[in-house]
Amino acid sequence: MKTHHVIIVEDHILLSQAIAGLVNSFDNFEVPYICKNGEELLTQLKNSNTLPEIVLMDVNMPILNGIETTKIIKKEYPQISVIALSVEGNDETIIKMLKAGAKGYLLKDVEKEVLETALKEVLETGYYHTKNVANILINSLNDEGPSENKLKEREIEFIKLVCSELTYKEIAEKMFLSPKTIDGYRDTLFQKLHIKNKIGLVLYAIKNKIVNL
Amino acid sequence: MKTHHVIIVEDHILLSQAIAGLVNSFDNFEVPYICKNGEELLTQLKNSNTLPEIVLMDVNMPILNGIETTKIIKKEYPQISVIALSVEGNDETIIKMLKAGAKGYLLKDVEKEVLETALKEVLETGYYHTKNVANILINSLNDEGPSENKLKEREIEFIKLVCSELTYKEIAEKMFLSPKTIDGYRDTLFQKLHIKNKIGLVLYAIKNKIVNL
DNA sequence: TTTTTTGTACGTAGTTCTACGTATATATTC
DNA sequence: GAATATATACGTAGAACTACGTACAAAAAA
Repeated sequence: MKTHHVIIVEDHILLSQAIAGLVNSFDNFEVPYICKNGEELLTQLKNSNTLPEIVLMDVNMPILNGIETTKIIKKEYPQISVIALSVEGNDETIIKMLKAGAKGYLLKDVEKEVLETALKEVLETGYYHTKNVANILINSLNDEGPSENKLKEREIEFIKLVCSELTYKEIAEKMFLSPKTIDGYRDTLFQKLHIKNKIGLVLYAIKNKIVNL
Repeated sequence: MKTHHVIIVEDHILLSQAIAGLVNSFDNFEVPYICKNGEELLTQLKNSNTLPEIVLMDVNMPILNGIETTKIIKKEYPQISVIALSVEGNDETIIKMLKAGAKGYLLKDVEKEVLETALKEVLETGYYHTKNVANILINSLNDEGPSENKLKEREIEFIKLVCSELTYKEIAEKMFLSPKTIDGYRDTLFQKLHIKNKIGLVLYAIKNKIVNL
């Protein structure tokens, strides 16, 4: 039987190495290399002759996170199946990830046997979802769809600075902008994110891992 | 050479299994079993005839966290060496963990070789610390001594409310206090925690897990 | 018992934040 | 080429936040 290649994308090296060991121990699976973030993965894919069948992708990473990376993979390498791997069962995150094109979503507290099953299932049927994920999806249908809040580069830069004890005036200086422009950024974000004040901005940033504490 | 037993305490099963695989792959190390939290570990230790030499302990766990568990281990089973394993390099956490009696502190983004070295070193010399951790310790000494910043009940209640989009006036209402009293709480905390504004308070609360996001 | 700490509260002044309307040059899209 | 979006910026007014000094009763500590 053919050996299938699985690439692991995860920022904590020890974990990625450990998971790689696990995958290597499965029959007919092999981890040719490991990546620390989405950017690294894309670079590797570009420079490789052979593509992996599966990418095991952590959702929360610096530089290029799982969601964005998965979107790119889906577009550029549709033949690769992405399986999300995450600690959080946050509904919105799962939905975003699946929307981005992930073929499966595993929580980090599953048994290794589930990981093996997931890998096989994704190869055979094209997808793998635990009952849990299925339920979450169904529940979410009753809510409203997740608002597609794509933040712009400059907004992200701004929001990061908000998550410090700087005043807007100081942020303006750091970004080489007029304080009035900063007011604009703030107002736009308040509207976009349905929040009322600076604190809301900080909470949003932390919840969405825009800043690392 | 004797085989050394290492127990892994980590709430995410996949990770603990993966790390177990890693440890088993090292020469002369073996993982007899895995625990999902501190409580489980203590139960297991109580019911075992042989004790492990080393416990690899995640810091953030439900039920009984790494710090508390380590304290208990130190007291009840001083012959066992605890090595902390954590994603966060938060200074205060590291110090708490070492104070609790951990013989080493590893970040989850180290290479597996470092893990192996750490295990061996702890057996041989009784401790293992990366340069990083040593530096953090030294820095913390320069700060102030035992800044036992114990927050009072009411302050914690207040700080939690700050981590929402409420104004101080609204917080005062929720706490059945005058806004002026709230001003006092705020001023006291700013001084105590060496911060300048509301944002600082939110960041402190999140870093120190006073609020859950 | 005296002293200190804690929890509560007020006043004032200055700074920072927020809302909202407007404007203009440059890019992008249709 | 025209319409639209983006990044930049100004003005004004009011709300919210911050600093600092003060006060007093109850509780805790010395």
